Amino acid sequence: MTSVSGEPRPALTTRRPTMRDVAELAGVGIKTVSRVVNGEPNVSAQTAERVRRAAASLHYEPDMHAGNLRRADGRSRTLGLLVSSVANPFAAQVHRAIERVATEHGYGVLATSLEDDPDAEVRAVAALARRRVDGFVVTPVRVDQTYLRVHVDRGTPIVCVDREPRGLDTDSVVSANTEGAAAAVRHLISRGHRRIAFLGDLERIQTARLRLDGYIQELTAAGFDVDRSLVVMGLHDEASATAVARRLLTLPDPPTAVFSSQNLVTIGTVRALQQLGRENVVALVGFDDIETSDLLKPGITTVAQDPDRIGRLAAERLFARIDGELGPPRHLVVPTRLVVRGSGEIPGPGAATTRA
Amino acid sequence: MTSVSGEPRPALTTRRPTMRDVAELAGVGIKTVSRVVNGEPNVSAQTAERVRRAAASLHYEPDMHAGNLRRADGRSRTLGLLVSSVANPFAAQVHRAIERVATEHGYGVLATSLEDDPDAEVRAVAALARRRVDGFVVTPVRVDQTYLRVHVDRGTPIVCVDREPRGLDTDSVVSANTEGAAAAVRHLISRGHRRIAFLGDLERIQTARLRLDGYIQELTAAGFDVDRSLVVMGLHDEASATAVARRLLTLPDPPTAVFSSQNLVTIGTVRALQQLGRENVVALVGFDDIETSDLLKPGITTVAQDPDRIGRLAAERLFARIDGELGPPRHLVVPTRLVVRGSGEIPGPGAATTRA
DNA sequence: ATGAAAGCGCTAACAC
DNA sequence: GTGTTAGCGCTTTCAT
Repeated sequence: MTSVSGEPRPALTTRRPTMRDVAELAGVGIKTVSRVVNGEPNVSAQTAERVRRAAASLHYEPDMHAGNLRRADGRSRTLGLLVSSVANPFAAQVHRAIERVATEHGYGVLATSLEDDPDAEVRAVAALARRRVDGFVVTPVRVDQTYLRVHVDRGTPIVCVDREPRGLDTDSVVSANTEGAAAAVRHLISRGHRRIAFLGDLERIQTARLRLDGYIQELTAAGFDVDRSLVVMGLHDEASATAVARRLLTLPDPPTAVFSSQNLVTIGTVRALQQLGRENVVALVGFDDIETSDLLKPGITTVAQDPDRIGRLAAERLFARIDGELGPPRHLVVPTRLVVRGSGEIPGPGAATTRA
Repeated sequence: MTSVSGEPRPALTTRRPTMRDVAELAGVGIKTVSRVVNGEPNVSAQTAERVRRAAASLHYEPDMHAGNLRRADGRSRTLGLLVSSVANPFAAQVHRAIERVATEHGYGVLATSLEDDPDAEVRAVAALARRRVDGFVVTPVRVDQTYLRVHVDRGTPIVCVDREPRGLDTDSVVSANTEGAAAAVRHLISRGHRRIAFLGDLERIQTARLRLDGYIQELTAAGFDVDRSLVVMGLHDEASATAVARRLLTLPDPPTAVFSSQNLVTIGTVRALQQLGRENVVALVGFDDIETSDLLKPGITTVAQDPDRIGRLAAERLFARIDGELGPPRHLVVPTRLVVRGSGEIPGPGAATTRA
C-alpha cells in the first residue's frame, strides 16, 4: 500500500453539516443561524443572506427531531395512521385525503397496515408513540380501544375512522352504514323484490353488523319477514362469497336479489351470477364502490362511500385537537350515495308490470 | 369558583414520563433504565424486573428521536417513500410490499404523493431529509435526479422504482416495460392483427416511452410498418383516452386491435369500444392489470406488472445499502406476465381460418 | 453491576 | 441585532 503517510483517508461518506458548521462558515453565532433557518426576526437582511448562502453551499438540512427536543411545542409534525392495509383501495383513498390535509399543515404521515390483526394495532400505536407522532388516525380492529386513553391524557389526540371506538370516546368519522344498507334494500324492494339475500363480512367487524342492521330494519319496516336462510355473515374474500352466492342462488326457492355488504363479496357474487348465467335475472346492490362497475354488464349498482371526505374530515378533526380544541368528542357520519348502474334495477316478482 | 386555595390545578394533560422518572421510581440510575429498555447486558435480573415494572406503571415510551441524537448509528429507523399517489393502486401495492419488509426491520415508512409534480419531488425529499430518514424509495418525476447525490454522499441510500433515475446512478427496480409491450404486440400479431393502435401516456413519462419502444420494435421485427396515425401519446386520463379511441376506431381504415399502455387509458378504451358496440370485434391488450378485468365481457387481456415483487425488491435493496453494502448500483428488472382473458384473443384479418 | 458526566443538534432564556 | 449558556431525553464514555 503506497499511501502517503499523514494524508487523511477520505471519509466514505461526508459528514452531515450542523448549524455550527453553517455558523462558522457564515462567521456568525449559532443562534443567528437558528433565527434565519426558522424565519425569526431580529436578523439584519445582510446577515440573513450570508447565512442562507452558507447553508445552501453546505446543503444544510436542519434536524427536525433535534429541534423538537428543545422546542416549546415539541411537535414532531408527524401523524400516525392505522389502516387495514395501505393497499386497500378504500383505505388508500382515505390515506391520500389525510396526507393532503397533513401536507397543508407541514405534516408527514406514518401509515401502518394492520391486516385486521388486533395485536398489530397496539404494536403500531406503541411504535408510533416512540416516534412521538402528534396525533393518531385509527381504524379500530380490537374490540376495545381503552389502551389509547393514556395517549389522549398526554395530549396526543386520536380520531377513529370507518369504525367507532369502544371503551374510549374519541372523535370519529364513519360512513352512514346502517342508512346506506337500508337505502340499498329499499331500492331493491321498490323494484319488486321480496326475497333479498344478505352477504356480510365477519361478524366481529362493526361495519358488517351495522349494514346487517340496516338490512333487517328496512325489511321489517316494509313489513317483510327476515328469512334467516338468506342471511350469511362471515364472508371475507371473493372465493367464499362466490361459493355462498352459488349455494343460495341454486336453492329451491332462491332469492331474486342480493345485497352484498362489502367490495370483495360483491365481486365474488358477480362471479357466481356470471357462472350461473343469472347476472341479468337476479338483482344485485353492493356496499362500497368498485372502480370499473360501469364497464360490467350489467353495471353494478352500489352504495358508494366517500373515502376522500372521510379522510379529510378525520384529518381536520385531528388538527383541530392538535391545535388545542377542547370539548366533547364529535362523531361525524358521512352519507353514502346510491349509484344506479343496472344490476340493482333488475325487477323482482312484485314489480309493476305497466310500462311507460 | 370554590377551589381550595393552594390546591394545585390538575394539569390538562399529564406530563410524559422520561427515563429519569422511571429511574427515580425504580430507585436506580438513569443509565440502568437505558440498559433495560435497550436490552443491554450487565443488569441483574432483579434490578431489570424492578425497572420494567416502573416503566410499565408509568406507561413509559422511550423517545426514539432523542436516543438517535446521541446513538452511534444515528438511525431514525424510518424510510421515505415517494410515489405518484398513495391512492394509486399500483403505488399502493408497492407501498404495502415495502412496508412489509420495513416492519421486519423495525422500520416505519413515511410516504409522500407527488402527483407527477417535479417540484413536489424535491420538496418531499427535503422534508424527509429533515426528518432524517435512513433511505429513500423514489419514483422519479423530474427529468434529472442529480439533486439526490448529496444524500447518497452522506450515506442515505436511494432506490428508484418504476422508473430509472437520470443524472445519478442508483439502485433501481423497474418492470420489463419494453419487453412487456413487445409481448403484447406479438400476441396481437399472432392473432392476425396488422393495424394495431398504440395509446400512450404523456411523452415525458419514461415508462410511456419504453412501452412505445416495445411496440415499435415488435412491429418492425415482424416486418410491418409503423403507421404513425395509429400512435397517440399524451393520454393521461380516461376521458381523453375514450375520445381518442373513438376517433381512431371511426377512421375510414380503423385499427383492428389496440394496445393501451396504461390502466386509465385501457379503461377509457374499453368505454369507447362499448359505446361503439365493437368490444367483441376489436382486440385489446392493456399494460398494467385491472382488478376486475375478468368480470368484463370480454375479459381484458393485460400485461400484468408485479408491484408486490417490485416493492419487496426495492426495500431489500435499500436495507442492503443501509446495512453497508458497497459496490456499483444494481438495476433489477421485474418481468411482466401476459394475462389472457379474451379481449386480446379476438382474431384479426390475417388470422388462420383453420379450426381444430 | 451500576452510575456520573459529557454531549448529540438544536431552541429557550437571557445577556449584551 | 447578536451571541452565550443551559438543557431537551437520551446514549456514550468512563469511573467505581
